[in-house]
Amino acid sequence: MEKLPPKTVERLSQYRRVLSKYEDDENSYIFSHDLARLLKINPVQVRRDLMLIGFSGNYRSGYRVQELIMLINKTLKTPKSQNSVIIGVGRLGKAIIHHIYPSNVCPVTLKAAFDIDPAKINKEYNGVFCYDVSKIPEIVKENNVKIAILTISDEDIQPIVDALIDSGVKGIINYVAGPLKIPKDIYFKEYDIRTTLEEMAYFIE
Amino acid sequence: MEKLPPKTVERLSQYRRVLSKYEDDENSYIFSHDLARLLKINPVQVRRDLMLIGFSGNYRSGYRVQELIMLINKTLKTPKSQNSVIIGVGRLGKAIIHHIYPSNVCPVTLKAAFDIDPAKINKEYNGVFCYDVSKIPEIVKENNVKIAILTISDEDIQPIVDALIDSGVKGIINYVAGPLKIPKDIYFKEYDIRTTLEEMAYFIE
DNA sequence: TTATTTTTGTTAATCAATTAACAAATTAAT
DNA sequence: ATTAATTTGTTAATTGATTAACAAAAATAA
Ligand SMILES: NC(=O)c1ccc[n+]([C@@H]2O[C@H](COP(=O)([O-])OP(=O)(O)OC[C@H]3O[C@@H](n4cnc5c(N)ncnc54)[C@H](O)[C@@H]3O)[C@@H](O)[C@H]2O)c1
Ligand SMILES: NC(=O)c1ccc[n+]([C@@H]2O[C@H](COP(=O)([O-])OP(=O)(O)OC[C@H]3O[C@@H](n4cnc5c(N)ncnc54)[C@H](O)[C@@H]3O)[C@@H](O)[C@H]2O)c1
Repeated sequence: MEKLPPKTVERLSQYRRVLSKYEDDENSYIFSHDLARLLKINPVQVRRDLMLIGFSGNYRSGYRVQELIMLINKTLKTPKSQNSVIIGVGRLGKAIIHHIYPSNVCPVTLKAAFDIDPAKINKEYNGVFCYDVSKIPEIVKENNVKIAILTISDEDIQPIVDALIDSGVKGIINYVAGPLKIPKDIYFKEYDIRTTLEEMAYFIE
Repeated sequence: MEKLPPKTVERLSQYRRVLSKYEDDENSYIFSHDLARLLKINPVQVRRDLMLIGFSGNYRSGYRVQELIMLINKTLKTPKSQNSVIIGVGRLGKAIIHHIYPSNVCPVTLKAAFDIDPAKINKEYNGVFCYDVSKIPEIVKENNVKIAILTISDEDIQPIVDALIDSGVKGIINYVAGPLKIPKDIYFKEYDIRTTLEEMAYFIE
């Protein structure tokens, strides 16, 4: 089956997230322009995305919310999704663990955390157990983990990344600055709020 | 002066950041393909971006690092850049304060933090003073703050956003989930790691 | 000198993403 | 009925971003 455009996949995840709060009544409907407003995008974008996943609305009353969520679930292969781990249980790591966990709409399961600090190891954070970094190969293989999140303070992340990839990880979300060699077949995303700040400073005049 | 494409501005910020570590020797040069590798992009992209800001390299030895940094500084109006504030000094807020502060390459200054919790108020976090949220109008106006970062646990962010905008904020980076009305002239960016996780889960097979 | 290599600078081509335009369907109002 | 109003579904057009292609420059080697 043909893969959807990345931006469409991103928005599907967002549609589902905002709609899950709308799903009070099992018969509720939403118009493309209302869904668009929730994401601050154009209604045509919404209709086009839903067209791409083959979802049909009602000419007069819009899209059936429950059905749409179910089709997004199916399209994004939820709930049988991927397992993930996080490396670095500091301020940012803990924030992310707490942010992901309570969400009944994030289908990616956080299976384990890793740290190098004995004070953090063998403790549970919001239901996620923290292991010593040396346990990465064992735990990652055992749980068929495919996604890793990097939130360590040490800038020398290469050894950790190598261990993760050797153990089968295919996707990495990195918040740590510093040079890094990544094979081309790894899905890699990096975010730095400083880039966003500087971009904003440039455009707000 | 014509504004640069947003993606180019993002990359300029990233070029500067990675180059500032390269700037040992005041006469060091870098090739477009080396700079490209650092950002995991195409060398043509680099040359095109530098062309857009009118930077010229040397046909045989590449681009002069120090000069390039200086031109990016000028292009992004550094150091006379914008002031920012952060609302919510929890796990994520503290992580961001620490992440921005030590950086001598992030020209956006964090002027103040705000929280609702008396235990956080009137303390300093990495040199950033935390005020009660009620002080937003006063502090924001006083410091000519144009950018705000939202990292509170409360999902009812509308009153805070309204206060910020009323006080002159033009750009907002939001990490808090929940519906929000924002005027069209505000530069607004929202990130949620759950979207990235779900997108990754879809594409890694 | 003359070819060879390497790298920049720039235009053209391609690819991706968004938005415009409008027909088709449906309902409500006249 | 007929008309008007609203909303979906889809194609076409536009805009934006990336990559390909290649000439020009400079250094090196033959
Ligand atoms: N990209 C962004 O927007 C952004 C925002 C905030 C923070 N950050 C970055 O995220 C990272 C974490 O920030 P923080 O505030 O949570 O730091 P922190 O010091 O609170 O936590 C870091 C954690 O990583 C652990 N650690 C360090 N080296 C390790 C290693 N080699 N192996 C395993 N664990 C290791 C430490 O023991 C600690 O628990 C930093 O690199 C910071 O710069 C990025
Ligand atoms: N987008 C992402 O990728 C991402 C990642 C992690 C966390 N988050 C979100 O960031 C937010 C903060 O997470 P955290 O782990 O730092 O939470 P936290 O509970 O550690 O900290 C929240 C802070 O906000 C303060 N606060 C709450 N309501 C406030 C209000 N009305 N005005 C001022 N201050 C207020 C609290 O006193 C506390 O200090 C949460 O909404 C969380 O879901 C988003």
